[in-house]
Parts: sequence; C-alpha cells; structure tokens
Amino acid sequence: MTAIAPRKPPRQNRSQQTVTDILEAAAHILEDRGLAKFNTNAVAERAGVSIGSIYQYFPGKDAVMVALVRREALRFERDLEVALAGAESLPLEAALTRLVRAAVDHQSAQPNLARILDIEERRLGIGTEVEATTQGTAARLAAFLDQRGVTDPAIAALDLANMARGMIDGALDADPADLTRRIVRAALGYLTLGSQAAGGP
Amino acid sequence: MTAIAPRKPPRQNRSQQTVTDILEAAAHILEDRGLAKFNTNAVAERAGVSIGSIYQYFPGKDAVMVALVRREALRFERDLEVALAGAESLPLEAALTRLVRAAVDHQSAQPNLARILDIEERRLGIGTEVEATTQGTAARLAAFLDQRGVTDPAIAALDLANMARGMIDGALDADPADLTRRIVRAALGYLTLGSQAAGGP
DNA sequence: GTACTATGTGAGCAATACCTCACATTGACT
DNA sequence: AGTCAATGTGAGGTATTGCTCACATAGTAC
Repeated sequence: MTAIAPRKPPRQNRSQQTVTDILEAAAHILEDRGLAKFNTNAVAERAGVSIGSIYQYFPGKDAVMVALVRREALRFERDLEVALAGAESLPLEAALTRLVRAAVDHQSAQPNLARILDIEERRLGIGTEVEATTQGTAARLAAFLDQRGVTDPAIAALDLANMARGMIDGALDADPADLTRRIVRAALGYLTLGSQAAGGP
Repeated sequence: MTAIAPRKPPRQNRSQQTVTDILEAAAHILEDRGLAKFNTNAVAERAGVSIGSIYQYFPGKDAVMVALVRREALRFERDLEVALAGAESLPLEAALTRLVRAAVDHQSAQPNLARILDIEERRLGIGTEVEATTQGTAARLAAFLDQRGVTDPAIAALDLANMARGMIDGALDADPADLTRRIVRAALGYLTLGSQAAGGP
C-alpha cells in the first residue's frame, strides 16, 4: 500500500536515548536547582548533548517541560493503578490509605520536581495537550469513587486530589510523620460526612 | 533628646503614594498577565512612574514581590480576624465555615494573584523575612484550634491551611459551587475523626 | 532670587536567555 | 571506498531583563 515507503525502519534507538537523556537532565535540574536555573544551556550540558540536539527533538523549551509533565503524569497514574490493584474488596479507609500512600510516595521521591510540575502544568495547560494526560489520572480516581457509591465522583476526585496535593506540598518538609494518616482522615471526612453534620451544642 | 534630629518631619506623602502605586501595579500585572510578564519595565509603566523610582523604594525586583506577599498576608490575616470575631460561642462546624468562607473569598477576589503569591512565598521564603508575616496567620489559626481542644494545634493549622489552599486553587475555575461546604466537610473529618475510624465491614 | 534637599526620570549597560544555522560526524548500504 | 541521510555540534544572532547613574524637576526656607 504505502506508495512512498521508507526503505527501512530508521533506527530510533540513538535518538530515543537522547530524548531520555534530555528529560532526565531536565528533571534533575528542576529538582536540584529550581525553575530559575532551568534553561536550555544547563539542560544540554547536564544531558551531555549540544543545544542543537534539544531543538532537534523539541520545538522549544516549553515542549521539554510539557514532555516532562506528561511523563511524570503517566508514571503517577501507573503507581495509582498498582495501588488500586486488588483493592476493590478492601474497606474504604484501607483503600484510601493505599491511594494516599501512593501519592505521598510519589511526591516524596522528588518533591521540588513535583511541585514545579504542578505549577507549570497549570501555566502550560491553558490550551495545550497536557490536560488530556492529567485527566487520565482524575478519571481513574473518579471511577474508584464511583464504585464506592460516591455521589459526585468527578468533583470528588478533583477535590481529593487537590486536597492531598496541597497537604503534601505544604507538609513534606515540615511534618512528614503520619502525613498519610492525616490526609486519609480528611478524605474520609469529605466522603462520609453528610451535608449538615455535627450541629449539636 | 534626639541629638541629631531631622529638622522637620520629611513629607512622606508623595513617596508613600508612589510605593502604593507600585504595589498596586504589580498586583494587577500578576493577576491579569501572569508571572512571566511581571518585569520592572511593565510595573513602572503600569504604575505611572519611571523605572528609577522603583529602585528608590525597593532594593530589587524581588523586594517588590516580598512587599506584595506581606501586604496580602496581612490583609488575609485581618479577614480571618474579622471572621473569627465573636465566633467563640459557635459550634465547630459553624466556626469552621466562617473561616473557610473567608479563605475562599480571599482567593476568589484575585485567584491568579493569590496562586502566584503562594508560589513566590515559598521561593522567597528560604531565608528571608517573609516567613514571619505568614506565620502570624498560622498562629492565629492554631490558637483557634487550641481553644477547641485540638490535640496538635500547630500541625493541624498547617494541614488545614494547606488543605483549603489546595482545594480552592484547584476548584476555583472548575467547580466553585458549594466549595466552602466541601472544604468544611474535609476539615471536620480531619479534626473529629479518630485515628482509626470506620474499620467495620 | 538663591541654595539646598528630596524626589523623579529614562537612556543605556551588562548579563542572560532562547533559538538558528552552517557545518561536522556517524553509520548503513553498495 | 564512496554515497547519502540521519544525527549531532556550538558559536553567535536577536531579544529581553534587571538595574545604574548622570541628570532634571519640584518644593521649602531664607
């Protein structure tokens, strides 16, 4: 069928490796030195490639950021999937604990990177392709909540994710002890407490 | 007493007004055009002053940011104080609702500004004077929680603040309806649920 | 008017950033 | 060895930014 077929599958091994190197370098720079030091020259040097190579695989600096956001989002989604594997029969609190622990672990591994990616995701997300990837995670969480009979799974998924993110970001370098349990407590309250609870004097 | 007294009180009216203009311009630029467009030239133009004037009252660009963070933190603290005035006799949920509503209102007024200031506060807070101002708000919240007999008021104050901030930031431009009630539910769960609740099958 | 200080101005410097492009290198295939 | 396309290089163009400093203006006291 292909009238103009490439004569052979062009070896993508090298280039794929270069792309990986660039993303790895970008991640390390963001984690270790912050967003301000994240520039094309630094990334190229850390990756062991020239600046030109970056622009061979990415249309611009922001595209590297987008790729990083997507990669990390996919990894996190995979972690969530693992945490939820076989958790259908667990009681709500136990299942929530597995979810929250996955989130805490993910953010703990590279806290600065995770924070920066959250911020950049918002900045780049206005009208780009980033949202699609991130919404996969939200959809997975919403499905879990739906199984549990939560009234408004989509909104609840968003709220719980934002809640956990906020608490983790703020507490990681302050009071990390028992953080998972604290978050689970709040999540349980959000999910189980009725609209007007605890009114008595 | 004053051996070397200034011969008269130097009129601070003009300069005070210039400082206010600069801060107001900075706030508007951050809210309307984002952190990337926040540069000295833009601030000076928006404020109707020259670039030199900025450097007459601030040692650098970051100092403008710090001043903005402090101003907004003070305003928020004042809002919290108002919300808590006469709330001692209210039941926990009602008092929490007043607190959360104050936070939601504050972030809703200038959501982008609030988000950016949160981020910049963290970036600038490493070793500067910003922390002192922000910790005032946390201390006020901790005192409220202490009155209610909360076990670990300092940590709880931090957790609740981070929780609310995360949920508000994420939901403001998605599902603002009932946001206050949703946050209160999570906060109530955090505060009232025992360490190991809801275990039964 | 004169002197003096406080306040305001903005052209331009130094630094840095993103990105281009003409060129070098590599490696598969003949 | 020779050819060709894919891949890699990095000096430098262009643009922007934070900031300085020599100067102008305004207001007060005499």
